[in-house]
Amino acid sequence: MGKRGMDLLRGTLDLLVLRVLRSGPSHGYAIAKAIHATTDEVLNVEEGSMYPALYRMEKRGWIAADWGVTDTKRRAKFYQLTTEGRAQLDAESSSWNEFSTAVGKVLESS
Amino acid sequence: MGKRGMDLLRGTLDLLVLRVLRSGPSHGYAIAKAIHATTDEVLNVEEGSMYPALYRMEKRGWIAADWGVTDTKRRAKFYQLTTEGRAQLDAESSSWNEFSTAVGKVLESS
DNA sequence: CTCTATCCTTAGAACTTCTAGGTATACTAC
DNA sequence: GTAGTATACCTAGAAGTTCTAAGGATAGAG
Repeated sequence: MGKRGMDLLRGTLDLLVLRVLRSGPSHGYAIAKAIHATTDEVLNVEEGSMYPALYRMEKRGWIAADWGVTDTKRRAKFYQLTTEGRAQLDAESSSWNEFSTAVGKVLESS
Repeated sequence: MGKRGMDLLRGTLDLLVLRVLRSGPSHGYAIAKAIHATTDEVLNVEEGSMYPALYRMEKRGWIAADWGVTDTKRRAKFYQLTTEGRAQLDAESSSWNEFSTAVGKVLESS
């Protein structure tokens, strides 16, 4: 559990990351931990998924990076939402709501 | 709308198809129409996605096919759930519920 | 000083969905 | 009768995301 069914993550990872960053700047490793903790260990984003995702989103202008130091004195790349990222987050939130509602309708159809 | 954000479909198409088939045998074209109608036009499964998906699931033993004739007197391949398909449907339903709940927790986190 | 946890990077595989073309037939409207 | 539309299936290839699996480096605990 927590491992399987993760194909569902496809198309939702960006939304999750953007949403975590809405609460303030953070770095890849911490974002993954946050998602894991917030979902009670249900979602587990691998590093090999997280970092490429961050690069994609930075390239697209949704997030911006700055090297910094963590609480534990380690070097880390902190990302923060851009204005475009905020808009993207809103758009993806709406899409998710619409989508999950739609799936729900099929699952509950007679 | 209905066109964009469809990346979300990834990993959910099988579940939707299996669920439609739980209501009785049907063929690709009709399954796509059913999903479209049930979701109030939100989800639109392309034929290029539907047919390969049906082959995959048949190959995996989740559904079984029989050629038949539709109400409108057209030749069509009717699929029905197998015992394994029913189990798969149950498993994917659970995964979906767990997953969508998890995403919801992230979206509603402070 | 060894071990674990933190933190980043990247190449390649795997997989699903979409695009975009094609075939064929029934029915409706003109 | 014939043009157009909706039905129904098929498939090759492109596109895109996530995972696997490797590697490197440092802080702190024991």
